[in-house]
Amino acid sequence: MENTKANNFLQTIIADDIKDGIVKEVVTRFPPEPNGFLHVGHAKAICLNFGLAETYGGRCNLRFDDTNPEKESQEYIDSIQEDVRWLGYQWSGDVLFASTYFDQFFAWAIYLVEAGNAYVCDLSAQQAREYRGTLTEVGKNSPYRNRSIEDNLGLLEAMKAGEFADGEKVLRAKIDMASPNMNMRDPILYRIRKLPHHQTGSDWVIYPTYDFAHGQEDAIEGITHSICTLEFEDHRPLYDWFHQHLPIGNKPNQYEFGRLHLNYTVTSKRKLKQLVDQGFVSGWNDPRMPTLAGLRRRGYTARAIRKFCDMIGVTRSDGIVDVAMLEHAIRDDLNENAPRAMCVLNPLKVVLTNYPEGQVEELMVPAHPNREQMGERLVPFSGELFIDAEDFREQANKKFKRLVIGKRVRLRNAYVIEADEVVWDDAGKICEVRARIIEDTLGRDPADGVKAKGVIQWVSADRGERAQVRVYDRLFTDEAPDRGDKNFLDYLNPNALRTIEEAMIEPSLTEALPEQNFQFERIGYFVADRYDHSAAAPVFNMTIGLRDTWNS
RNA sequence: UGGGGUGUCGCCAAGCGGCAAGGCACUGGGUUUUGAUCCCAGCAUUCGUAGGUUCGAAUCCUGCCACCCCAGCCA
Repeated sequence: MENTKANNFLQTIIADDIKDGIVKEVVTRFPPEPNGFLHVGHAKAICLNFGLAETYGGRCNLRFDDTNPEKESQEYIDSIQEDVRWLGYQWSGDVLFASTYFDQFFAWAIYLVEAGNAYVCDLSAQQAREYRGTLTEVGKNSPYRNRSIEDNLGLLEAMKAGEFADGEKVLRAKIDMASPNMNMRDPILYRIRKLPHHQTGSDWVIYPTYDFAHGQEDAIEGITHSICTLEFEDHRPLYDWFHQHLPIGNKPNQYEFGRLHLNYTVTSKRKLKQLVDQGFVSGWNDPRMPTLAGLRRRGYTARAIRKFCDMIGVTRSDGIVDVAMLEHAIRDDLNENAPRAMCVLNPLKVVLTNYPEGQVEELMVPAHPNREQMGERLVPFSGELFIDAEDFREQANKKFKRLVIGKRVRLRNAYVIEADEVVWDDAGKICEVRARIIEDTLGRDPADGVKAKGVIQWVSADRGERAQVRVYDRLFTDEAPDRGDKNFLDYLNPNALRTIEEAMIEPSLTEALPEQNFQFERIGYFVADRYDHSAAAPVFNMTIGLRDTWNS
């Protein structure tokens, strides 16, 4: 795996810890909650955590932070593992689950109660909010704050035994209701949730909160550097508080970095789920989605996504990355690695009047213009072919470097032709162009010195194949669809998907395997759909268009 | 308004007291059977702002301003 990027502040911290002998082996973790599919923002965290472990010869765990059964499911557990592997990472040992530690967490809860550091509180959610105070006013102590240790112990066991209803009681840490840090105002450790859990079934009716679980999970696993996003910075004092007040040997340290924001994109599991649930996209893996499953189906390679993460860096400032950077990463990768092929999206028939009827030439052409080692392919040439309707005009100015009546154009990898006349159908629409081949222009310029203006792609009408091509555009029309009080759904791009049923592809493309990437020359990069493509019914998804500096 | 953060080119980002890397985007020019790629050139006398310290500051100090996060029994 490539670790090209220069140092970020976390590498500096880790390098120092190693140098100072504070850690012998770096252990990180990627801790998703299984309540949605992974998106490009998670890719940043994955590359960071796994990358750091890799760079310093340590290891990285994949741990599901499954402390809230309400929104979690097996579907997400499966997809997350698949996506992490697809990105190219292997976690240390088995997949881990926070729920595996529930017994230990409970024992620690009892420890805190016995030490007088936690209590059972009967305040309702509403009352608790009132007692908590506000950003500028201190909170008030709960009337239940000074229950005896014996009472608390009995109540906690009763909570665990299911003797109370959801919301009736919680376990809280006894810290400081006047703390300017809201997280320290007697945070909740356990809440009652009479719900089956995907891992522990009906074993528990009380579940630990994120705060009471995360740092302890890290400690149990021997995590040395617990890396999370900026919004958890205020939780760090609490993260440390548990380590100080619990009989824990290993004390991990939490570090925060800026979450990835991409323009023209939403990266919030809640919003992505909404797009799926309300049918705005076909699923979590819809090629328009910024999910890893969606990007994959769109034709993004894992290598390009890793490169992208490398390019954007890791800092504590939170900016908005231009989606053009992501697009550059995939273009760069595919330009290098995708074999070329020809496809006509909007077929217009061209009849070559001086080409021997019925003749077919099998042209051997390179798979890549600058990489001989990628081999060659056979492309049949015949007297009737299709070019893109946009590549022909009856007349045009000099800027138009394609086919024009009376002018010449190079057919990519084949002959130069000159257009003679247009044939219209009954509706007055151009249905055919009649043209002539310029003799002896295979691999050389016309002998008369009149060069072709440009180059266009084509497909043999007899030997080409039909294909469905899905052309994608960004999902949102607004650069920041969810900023401020805007409703992101108001900015959905109605043209984010355009399905072309009758595109024509060169025959070699029927051999494409699902997920194989190509460059359709002069158009863009495409991938054979992971699920819907077959030789009998080819389906290609546009990954990204070629860079286009031509303005007309 | 209390607490915690962040402010270096349109965007991302190096820099950690010695005279502003790099990438993306953009703009010129060259090569080209992809208006692609590739190549070459240009692109912050200035580092949120106002002062101070210093021979010297983006880097140290002070004030101010802007933006982000926190009042879930979500993570």
